[in-house]
Amino acid sequence: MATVCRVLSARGPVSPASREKVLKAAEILRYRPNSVARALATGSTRLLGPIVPDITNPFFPHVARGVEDAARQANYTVILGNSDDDAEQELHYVRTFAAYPVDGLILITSSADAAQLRQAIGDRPVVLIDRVIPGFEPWAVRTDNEEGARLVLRHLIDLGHRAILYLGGPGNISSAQERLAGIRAEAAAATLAGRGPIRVTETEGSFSFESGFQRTIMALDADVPFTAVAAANDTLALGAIQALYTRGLRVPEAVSVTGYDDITLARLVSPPLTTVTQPAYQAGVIAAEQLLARLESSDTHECSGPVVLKPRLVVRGSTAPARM
Amino acid sequence: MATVCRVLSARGPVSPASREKVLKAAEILRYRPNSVARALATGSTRLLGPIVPDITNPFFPHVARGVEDAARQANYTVILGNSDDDAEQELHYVRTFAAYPVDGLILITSSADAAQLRQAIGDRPVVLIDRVIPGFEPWAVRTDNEEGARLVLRHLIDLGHRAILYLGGPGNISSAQERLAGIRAEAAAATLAGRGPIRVTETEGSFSFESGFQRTIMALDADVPFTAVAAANDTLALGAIQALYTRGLRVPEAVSVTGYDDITLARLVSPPLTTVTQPAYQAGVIAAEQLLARLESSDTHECSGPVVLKPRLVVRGSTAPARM
DNA sequence: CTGTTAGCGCTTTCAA
DNA sequence: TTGAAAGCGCTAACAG
Repeated sequence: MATVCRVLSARGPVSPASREKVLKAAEILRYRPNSVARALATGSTRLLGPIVPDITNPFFPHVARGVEDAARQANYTVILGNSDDDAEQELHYVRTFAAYPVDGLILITSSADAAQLRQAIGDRPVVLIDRVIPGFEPWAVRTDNEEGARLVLRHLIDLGHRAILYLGGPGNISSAQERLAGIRAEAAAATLAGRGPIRVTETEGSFSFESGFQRTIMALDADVPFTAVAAANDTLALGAIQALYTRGLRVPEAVSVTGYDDITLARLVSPPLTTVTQPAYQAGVIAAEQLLARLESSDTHECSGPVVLKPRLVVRGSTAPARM
Repeated sequence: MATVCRVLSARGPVSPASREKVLKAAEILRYRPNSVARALATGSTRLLGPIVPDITNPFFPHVARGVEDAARQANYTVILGNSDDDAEQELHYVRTFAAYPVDGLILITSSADAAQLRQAIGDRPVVLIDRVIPGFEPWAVRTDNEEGARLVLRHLIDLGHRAILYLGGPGNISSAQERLAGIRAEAAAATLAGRGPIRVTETEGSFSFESGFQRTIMALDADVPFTAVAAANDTLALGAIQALYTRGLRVPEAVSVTGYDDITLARLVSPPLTTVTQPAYQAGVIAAEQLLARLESSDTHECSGPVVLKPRLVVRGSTAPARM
């Protein structure tokens, strides 16, 4: 019995002879060790539990793939949870996963209640991706949203745009806040550099196509002046393009449009979207690797703070010089 | 100990007094039963293991969501596997999940080797979605691909198109074969009904944007006559539209284009794509429900054969009457 | 190098 | 209605 265990987990000393015998018998019996029993005995399930806001949103599957690939490398399996961007449901998943228990959690959180989350998680290690919560631990992988937003606005300003409609994300999500901060910072910087005045009309709302469409229509109806639309994500930008088309405004000839995220779709629409690439897959990989490192090394393994990934501007056909 | 178990699993007789006491203690101690230990004792993990070809492909996440939602309803948790459309990797996941063991498997399979798959699965119940394997059990949820293709071609014929370029999928995938069969059947039927002759130029290739683009360009260069392009999926259709644009042909004024799948993107591009809706989410729900029904009922529960879902034509802006 | 033994944390008879 | 006790299938410490 113990020898079988030693052979199959490749641990401890076994004579070649008995190894052979065990392997042969296992082959004949089609024996597969029961992972549940193993987990109970070892105290480790070798399960990682990433929880994402919405798997049908084109951005998150890439993160999930990153997590999955890194996990499989280390012989871990992944249980994926969908929070629907709902704090309640996220909590449900966190509790389910923590009860299993999974060895570690990876969260793209929709919650703002650090205490409640902390309690549900218990003492299991966790790494946050992208969205951070004040008062929560430093284990996190982020992209520099402020820098990404600045890149976009700088690009538009370089093209001569001075009046810009900004389609922001939900005010309570940290990444949306950071992008807005980036827009403001870059506008201020350009003004200081004598390239101003830059006039940015800010709007706020959900990250959806419909929201982008409606806000653009409303801005047009209100005669808000703009020669470019900067959106806080690609889906919003696509909504804006659709709205502009229905009003007979061509992109990029009449109005330039930029997105954020570089979803697959961004390069396929016409005109292809100028946007910011987020290393989504890589973020998943890094988060999983951080988690695994923490699991493998028994020492407390201090964290040096969040890893910050650099965004990159991708210029495509949806932006053009402003008509003077 | 036993009483605690009875209270927390709401099973067996417990006096209100001890129930209270247990609940209160559990609250104070923040006690959460360990699912692994429970699984070992009961022999059921309450885990369902769907395996999909690629989570980053816009179609499959909807199926996964369906599975997940149905599973959660019944208090099951879902472990998602990604096969990368690779039979080897699919087998790896099947084995991992079977060893856990998950209570049941849901497969959108990329394998063609029924025997090998059967062996890896063992005696765990399984339901196939969409793609079927000859010689494999009848538990399956499918969409009627032949009917869907016929709907598309009938629509084009109704609009007066008689020369059509067909962009087919890979010849070895069952769904692609069925769609091609539908196209042929409908063309034959229309000819018989005196609406012919219908001239369909068939091409075959991968399901990608690039493939759609290239095959359309090649057809144009070869002076293949057509007033409409019918594609075996939406991504191909988008490639075709792109190709037509680069040659100065407007859609739908000069050439009509149809897709298949109704991915989110289909309604967002301009012109919005005429395509066939696949009830992806629903397929996931049904598959999970079939599986759960089989798990809950202990009797062998005979299967009446695959469930076949009906596709639906969605007419949008990418098709218009043929110029005579 | 190998076998014996005592759990892992829960469920489930069975007797009280 | 409750508690005692025997596993579920594996691992890990220990003695041989």
